[in-house]
Amino acid sequence: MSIERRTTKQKEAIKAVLSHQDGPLLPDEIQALALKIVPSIGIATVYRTLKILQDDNLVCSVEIPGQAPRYESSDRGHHHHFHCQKCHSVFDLEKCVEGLKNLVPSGFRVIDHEITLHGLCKACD
Amino acid sequence: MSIERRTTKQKEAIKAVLSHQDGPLLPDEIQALALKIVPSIGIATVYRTLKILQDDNLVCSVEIPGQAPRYESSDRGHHHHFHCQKCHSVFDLEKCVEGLKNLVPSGFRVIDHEITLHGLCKACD
DNA sequence: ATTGAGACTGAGACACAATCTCAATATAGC
DNA sequence: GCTATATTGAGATTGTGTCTCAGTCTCAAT
Ligand SMILES: [Mn+2]
Ligand SMILES: [Mn+2]
Ligand SMILES: [Zn+2]
Ligand SMILES: [Zn+2]
Repeated sequence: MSIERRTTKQKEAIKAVLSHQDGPLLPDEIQALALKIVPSIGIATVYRTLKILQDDNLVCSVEIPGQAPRYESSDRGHHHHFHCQKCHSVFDLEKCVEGLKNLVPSGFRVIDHEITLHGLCKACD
Repeated sequence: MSIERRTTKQKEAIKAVLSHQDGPLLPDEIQALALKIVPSIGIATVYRTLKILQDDNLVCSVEIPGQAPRYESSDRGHHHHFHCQKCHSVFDLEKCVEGLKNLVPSGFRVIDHEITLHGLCKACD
């Protein structure tokens, strides 16, 4: 069984920050925005809370190779990301693709997947 | 124009290690295997050389979220990976999927992509 | 074969993200 | 309010990767 969870101003602030955002954020960006809601929040608390929210499936991490992980609210549902190689913006993608299970040999069970597209965004192309 | 490149025992050892392997390796695994070929090779040289080989398109990095980047020879060609959530092995996948370009809005140019599947491998399921 | 410019090396210092420690604090059930 | 304990924040610590720099190695020119 999991440990007892308590409601804290810090955790609520982080959830509020992420729910108002439309792109994934870095931990220090989350800390900076949360500080506008709560008087103080340490970076260790940000990392701890993000891990808890991930365990509770309230937050997802978005990892672009070569860059630090970013975090976004999981109420956006399943989606993927486009990374601009020039301006390094990260965009949400709407759809998903079919046939991913066909990539795998028999005997392997696919539970999750992630897709990241790289290229040039509308502004940079 | 790019910088002049020289042939060194260390770089050749790393290339040899990666070409004989059938899965992506961590930097310290690469160092350990390279030490069987050359009398000494520092970890800084491993990182430096991997970066050079990536720039020269001889090596690709494989990044599983939450884990340190691994490296593999790019002579395996374009492919993707399956990550077992139990034993954390990483398997090469043969095929790719169609229709990735349809995921992006018009005006965006897709240059590259990566796909990682997560689940249970044949041995763990 | 010798030379020399400069690419390369390895050890250790350094930088950074992320985790751990622990005393102080806040929460929730009573 | 009181208590048990989950949570916090500052600082120490870890882990991964980069930087520095004096010494070495490579290779084209001689
Ligand atoms: Mn997103
Ligand atoms: Mn591979
Ligand atoms: Zn862009
Ligand atoms: Zn497995």
